[in-house]
Amino acid sequence: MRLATWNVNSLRSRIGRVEAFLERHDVDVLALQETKARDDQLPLMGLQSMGYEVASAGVNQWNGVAVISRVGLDDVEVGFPGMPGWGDPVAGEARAIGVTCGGVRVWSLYVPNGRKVDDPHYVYKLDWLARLRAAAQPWLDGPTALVGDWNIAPLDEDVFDIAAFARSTHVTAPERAAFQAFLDDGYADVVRPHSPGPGGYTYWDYYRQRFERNRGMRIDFVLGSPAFASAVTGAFVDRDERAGTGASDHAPVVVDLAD
DNA sequence: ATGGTCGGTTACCGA
Repeated sequence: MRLATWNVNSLRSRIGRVEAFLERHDVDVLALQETKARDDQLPLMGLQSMGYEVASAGVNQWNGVAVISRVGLDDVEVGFPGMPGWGDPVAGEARAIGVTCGGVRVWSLYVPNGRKVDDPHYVYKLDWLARLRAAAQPWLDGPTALVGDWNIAPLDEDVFDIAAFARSTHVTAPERAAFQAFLDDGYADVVRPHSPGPGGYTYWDYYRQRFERNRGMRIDFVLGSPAFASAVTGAFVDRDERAGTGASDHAPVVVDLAD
């Protein structure tokens, strides 16, 4: 099974690229973040004609998530227990959706950005991660993948210029500790070993030709439970998808699993 | 410290 995750930065504006990506890489399951579409705005026709089912959680123009699958799409759950606003999606948050595809529990996650370290959104981000960690501990027993845009660069080498991020979110000690906690619990970053260093960047800002100069960041991750991680046979970042006009500012991350 | 470029409930905000 081939699983991918991608912060698509608007599904409607990039549906052609999504369909081409699925076909180009023969992807079975694709988790999306920043769909920027409500559930009733999804461009489904082409995906369905390609044999995919879609589950989405989108209540506003910002933080929608979705999963596209052609190997089954069951047990759809919007948000995780304890998530801020859980059970009240109209409150404006739709950052997590869990589905079961091909025997794997996949969570598409869009971790809050945090904005600035002195912004209430930064506290909210840390709280959100703590609540996700608590919810995710029982999931370690099965084949589980926590995938998406974590908005954290865990290592200095995950940022093109760590000095430029001295007072920025994404690299602070509390954020990195929150990410590390998932690893300590038993989740594994299944992509880094296959694409180390700057070759594993997943995000490049739109301005200043950051992509052309590979001034990017590694902030999109696939964290696997032991059962998931042991089945991984390979992984890569589809950098080509970030090139050219009309690209998302994030590249897709692809993981292959043994049957 | 600022600005640059995107997308969308667009003449601003969030990323």
